[in-house]
Parts: sequence; C-alpha cells; structure tokens
Amino acid sequence: MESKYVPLSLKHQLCFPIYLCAKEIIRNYTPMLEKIDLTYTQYIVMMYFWEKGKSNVKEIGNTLLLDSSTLTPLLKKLEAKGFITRVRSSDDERNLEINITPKGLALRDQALRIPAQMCQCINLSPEEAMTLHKLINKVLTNTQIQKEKKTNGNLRN
Amino acid sequence: MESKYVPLSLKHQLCFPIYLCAKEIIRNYTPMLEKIDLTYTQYIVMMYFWEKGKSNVKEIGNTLLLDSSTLTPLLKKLEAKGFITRVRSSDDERNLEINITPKGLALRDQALRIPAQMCQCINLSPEEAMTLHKLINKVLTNTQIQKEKKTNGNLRN
DNA sequence: TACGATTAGTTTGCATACAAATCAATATTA
DNA sequence: TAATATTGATTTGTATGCAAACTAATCGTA
Repeated sequence: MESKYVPLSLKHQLCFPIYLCAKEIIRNYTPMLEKIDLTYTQYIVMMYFWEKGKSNVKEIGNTLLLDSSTLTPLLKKLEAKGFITRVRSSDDERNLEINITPKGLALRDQALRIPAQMCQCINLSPEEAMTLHKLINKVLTNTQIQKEKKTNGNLRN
Repeated sequence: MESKYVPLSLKHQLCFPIYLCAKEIIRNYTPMLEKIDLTYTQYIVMMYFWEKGKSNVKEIGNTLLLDSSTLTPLLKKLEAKGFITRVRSSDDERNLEINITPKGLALRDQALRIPAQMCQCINLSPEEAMTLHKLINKVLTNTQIQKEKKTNGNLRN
C-alpha cells in the first residue's frame, strides 16, 4: 500500500509530528510538575543538578542545548525558589558558580515518581521505547552534524 | 547488555531527547524559512492553508494543536505580510474567515524544496523514517488519550 | 422573547527560546 | 605591557505557547 508522495503536506512529514509530540509530552508533564512548583524547562535543569550537584551556565547550556539567554532568567527563578545558589567564581569572575541547595536536593524525592508516570502516559512497550530512543538519537546526531558544518564546531553561545 | 535503570536521569528518558529533537529540527528549518520570511510556526500554518485554502481560528487550532491565543497574533502577522486575509463571517460574526491570498499561494512555489532539504538533514532511511513516524504517532495518540480523559473530550480552546 | 449558557476570538500574563548586542573579566600577542 | 581578542554571562528584542480572564455574538429555553 504505497501512498503517493505529496510535497508540503503536513501528514507526510516527520518534523510536524515530532514537534507536536514534544509539545504534548510537555503538556502532560505540566500538572505533575505544578505540584512541585517547576516548569518543564526548570525540571530539566533540576534533573541536571540532581545528577551533577554544581555547574555553570555554559556547561548547562551545552548539555541541555539551551541558550545562556534562556538560562540566565530561569536560573534566577530557581534561585528565588531556593533550589540553587548563584555566585561568581573567585578564580574567574566571568564564571557563575551554580550549586544545588539542600532544598533543591530534597525536591528530588518529590520528583521520583514522575518518570514512571510519564512512561505510563507515553505507554510504549519496552521494545518500542528502545527503538524510538535510538531513532530519535539518530536524528539528533544528524541534525547536530548539520549544525557543526555551519558553525565550525562551535555550539551556540 | 542491560543498563541499570536510573530514575530521574536525563539519558534514560524518552521525553528529553524528543524535546531536543523538536528544537533541533526547528533550528535547522530556520535558515531555509528566513529566505521566505516565515518562522516555523508560521510555516506550519501556511502549509495548512496551502492544503485547505481557507479556514478559521478554531479549525486551525484543532488541526495544528495551537491555542487560539497563539494563533491570533500569528495570523495578524501573516496578514501584515500579505499572505492571508482575516474577515469576520457575515453569517456568524463570531467566526473569523481566513483566506489565503495570491501572494500566499505563490509563496508555496518557493517552499517546495524545503521538505526534501529537511529530509536530507534528518537523514534516515525510508524504513527508519516509517518506523519513527509510526512510533511518534503512537505516542501522540497515547498522550492525546490522557488529555481526553482529563477534559472530557474537549480540546483546548 | 428575555435571559442565562455557550461559543469564537482576543487580550493579558507568564515562561520559554534564541539571535544579536553588550558588558566585564581574562587571555593573547604585537 | 598596552592593545586586541576571546570568553562567560547578561540584556534586549522578537516570536512562540498556553492558561485565564474577557468580549461579543449566537443559541437554548423557560
């Protein structure tokens, strides 16, 4: 059953469903995250800190592919909520040392159930999830290659 | 080769790569779309009009899963660029009749090469693309089901 | 038919997201 | 070592993205 190729058709493109998918996933996270006073992006940043403990703006940006101009206000909000601290490095005043606080660490306990809830919501078999994971990573790699071609290896920022 | 399950690890979640993937795809679209003076969201809306010719805010929102409060300003911008017209329906003054203009139709010719360019950038085999498409749609269906459970079948808006 | 409910869009407020310009500190080099 | 370049973060400007409140028009029904 071949379907005729139609250029510029929303249905026949991969990009549009992926774009929708990302939005729908975030929408499903929202009610869970509201309970612990985080937005999705703030949640990602907190996950990063739960793994790393401390960091700086550039490192976070490279890992999460977020621009520093997105991170600066976001980190200030996390600081205002008491989850992290922001202090200029004494070694190099350009660097901002960001540390997780005990309150930020404690938040992890309340977030522990969220991934399982999301898995249930996404509702794929382990094999399907594995396949999807691999394909998405392949696309990510390929699109990143395009980026490096253009910027000569420099990430944004 | 089993990898130990780590809760709250960015690597082991599907959501984060999908979120990155959507952003990277849009980032790759940007330079192509700049040439025809469209943003990604504006491009999606124009694709909708290239297929449909005319519509209203609610219909577009249901198809593209965009909130009317996102669409109102976006449609005004497309109108300002001369790609569409916005007129209140004489039948029902609540409805906004949106029509594509000749200039908007002509834009399609300039956009025709974009999907192929993006395919090249994403760079999956036809089989991989098909598999990814199916899995993404499955996730979309599942997350939409969650939505219907909560809102009793009402889409946003 | 008058009034409350519903509906389609708009406005407002907040949170990303990123490009471009800017600032301050450090590194490089002429 | 003084001038220049680079670097890390912030600020500014524009464009989503969505919830909530609001407005105007239409519908339903008592």
